[in-house]
Amino acid sequence: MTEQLNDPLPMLPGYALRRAANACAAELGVRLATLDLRQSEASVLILIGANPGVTAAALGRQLDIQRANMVPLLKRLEEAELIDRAPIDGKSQGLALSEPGIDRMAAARTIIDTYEAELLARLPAEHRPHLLPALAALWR
Amino acid sequence: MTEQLNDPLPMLPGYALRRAANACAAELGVRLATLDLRQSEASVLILIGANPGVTAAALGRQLDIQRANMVPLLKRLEEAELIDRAPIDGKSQGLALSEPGIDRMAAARTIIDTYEAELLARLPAEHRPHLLPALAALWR
DNA sequence: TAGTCATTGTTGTTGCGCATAGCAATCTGG
DNA sequence: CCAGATTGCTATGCGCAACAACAATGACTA
Repeated sequence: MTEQLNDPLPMLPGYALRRAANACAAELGVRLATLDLRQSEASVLILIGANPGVTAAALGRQLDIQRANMVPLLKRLEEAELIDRAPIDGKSQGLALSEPGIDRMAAARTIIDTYEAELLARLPAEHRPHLLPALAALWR
Repeated sequence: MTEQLNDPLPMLPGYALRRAANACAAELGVRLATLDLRQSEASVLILIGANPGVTAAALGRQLDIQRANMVPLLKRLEEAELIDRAPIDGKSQGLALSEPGIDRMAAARTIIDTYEAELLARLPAEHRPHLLPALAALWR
């Protein structure tokens, strides 16, 4: 009854990459939604936490997010009282986590680390050590 | 001068997956744009080519694309004269590649296969055989 | 020091991909 | 024969990202 399609697509690494990324993003997305965070916001939170005083432009460069697109992202984080902005000079502003921001960031890290562990657990052991270096090689 | 950020993110497989997928999608995207095709359209074209007479709903199930979102996609392919629709019963319609559609699909496959080869070439040899199975394991 | 050039934060707009809800027509199985 | 599933479709919204443009400011050099 259920149609059996001839599908050459899963043989293609690029396609498999897209599908895997989508599946993981969706899964992680619902978990982070618990904290009212999107993945992009969680990344930014973590990066700010590890680099207090960063500038928005530097963040964008690191994450490959356009300066323009950082604006609403940071605005949302600021309105949620998770980050503080402090002018560095008349042009730049340094970003830092507020106290609730630190807590939220830690909670996000816990969720993410848990998820990463589950991800690796789903992987046959012989492939496990190859995933991260392989992905890193593709990305740069 | 160029700021050196402390970035824990690339250690995370999930993050690396997202970045790698984005990078690959962007790169493949510009190449397929040569044929005036998006990746989703190329996938659909390939799948229709491998399964003449498929139904739109079946395509959507295979590719995890919502029925609703297949509509504009197929409409675009039809307006480009790449596919033909033939009513199966009063409800379903079978999809098939037109002659220009076959050519376009073949051209897309060439581009994709070339790209996949380059992708694998970018990979250190010891990781190469692990990528596809690892991604497949993550995705399902 | 003055003037050019780059950077920063911002606005506005656009496009793609994906999700959901709803609908009319049609098919299917008990 | 009829209830329930299926199909194609409309409409709408969200998240993410790209591009162009801009004023204010900083940095470098001539």
